Amino acid sequence: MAEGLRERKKRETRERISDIATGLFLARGFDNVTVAEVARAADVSVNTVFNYFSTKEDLFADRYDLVVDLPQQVLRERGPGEGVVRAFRRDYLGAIETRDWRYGLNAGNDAFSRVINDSPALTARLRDVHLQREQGLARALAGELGADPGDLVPRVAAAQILAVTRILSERAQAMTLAGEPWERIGPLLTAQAHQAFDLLENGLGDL
Amino acid sequence: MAEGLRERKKRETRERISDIATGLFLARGFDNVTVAEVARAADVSVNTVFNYFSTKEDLFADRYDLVVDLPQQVLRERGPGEGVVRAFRRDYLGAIETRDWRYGLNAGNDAFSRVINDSPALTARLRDVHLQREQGLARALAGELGADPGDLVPRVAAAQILAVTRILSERAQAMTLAGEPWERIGPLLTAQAHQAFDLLENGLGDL
DNA sequence: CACAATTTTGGAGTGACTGCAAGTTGGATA
DNA sequence: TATCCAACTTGCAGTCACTCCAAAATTGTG
Repeated sequence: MAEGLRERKKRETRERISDIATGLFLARGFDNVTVAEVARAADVSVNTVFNYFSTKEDLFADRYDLVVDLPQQVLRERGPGEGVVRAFRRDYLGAIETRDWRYGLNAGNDAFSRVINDSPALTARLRDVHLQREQGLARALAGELGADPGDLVPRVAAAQILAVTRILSERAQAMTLAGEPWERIGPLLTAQAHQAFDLLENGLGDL
Repeated sequence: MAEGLRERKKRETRERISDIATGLFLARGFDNVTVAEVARAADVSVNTVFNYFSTKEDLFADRYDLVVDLPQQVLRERGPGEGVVRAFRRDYLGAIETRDWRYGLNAGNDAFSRVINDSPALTARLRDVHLQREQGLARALAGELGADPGDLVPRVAAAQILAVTRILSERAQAMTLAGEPWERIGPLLTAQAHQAFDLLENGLGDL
């Protein structure tokens, strides 16, 4: 049997809680919704909520593992002979075209980002996710390059690559919040992405 | 008059609370000390503690503004004609020699780092400080380079420079926690610092 | 059907933090 | 010096995230 009744119910309950919580947060803001309210809306006890999610933030972060793994995917799926930085440049440019949500944040203006932005707890969480991303990418890079354990090249490279994507997304979000329409943001972001990745490839030597 | 009785008392109270709190945290760990205990030990009410410090973490972070400003100092005080990355390399190598505490953390093994390390709240705080550092350095760099507002070169450069120092300090701490004596860490860290700063200067182009 | 394992629940804490109203104290003014 | 205002401190009551525990309720098994 693939999944007994017990397991199915657990999964359903978990999803119901997470969905309802996310809905409430989107509607009214993370800090304006109590766990008790989520529990009531999901028709379970507060204790049950904490049985499934160990913190309130986890209620909103249910798919962050995907985000954490993203850079490793880019690395893994790059073309044969394609350089690492090249791959990230290509992927990021593609993400701009498709307004992909996975890079740090989506277009910036939507409800999701707003919820995160005005909750200190959630932004802290986001920084945490970013660190995990760095460390994950560093491990993957180390494997890819056959580096010694203890070699800090992969670690530094991971940090610098993700610093670029992080800052680009930060910019995109700032522009969106400033009211710029996406038609203006897109091209500008593309130009800045090229600039940033150039910097990444060539180094800061001549500063 | 430079400072009335009122102001002096305020300053004294603030310092007393902070000192006593830090002492308690060092002795027993951040999470094992309640604000109520700090208040009692400092002979004030809990409310007074929160009058001076808006969160419990602030009780332990009383001089983080220094840490935030550090990179800007390095930038400001670099020699005439000295490149930006050069200056940071020099400063960091010097910091290794003197086991300077300002770079992220001190040698790693002391009570301070341990307190931070086993408190999630404090490590989150530290990440926050690092972000502020980045943003501060980015501003300073933008001024120094006469960059347009909106130019992302200073922002990226700041992130990459501080990524290097952050990772080096992270390494130092990891080695210390692994029981390595400083005599072994120092030289290794110096070598790794050169490697990392070389990477920073020359870019990741050939990855 | 009964028994065991797992989940759910209620209830009673703890601890950070807030808001308010009532003291208390320092300093300026009459 | 007496007085009064503003700032500071305190106690109290409350909110909310989160924990621990023991008593139901539910589900899978023999």
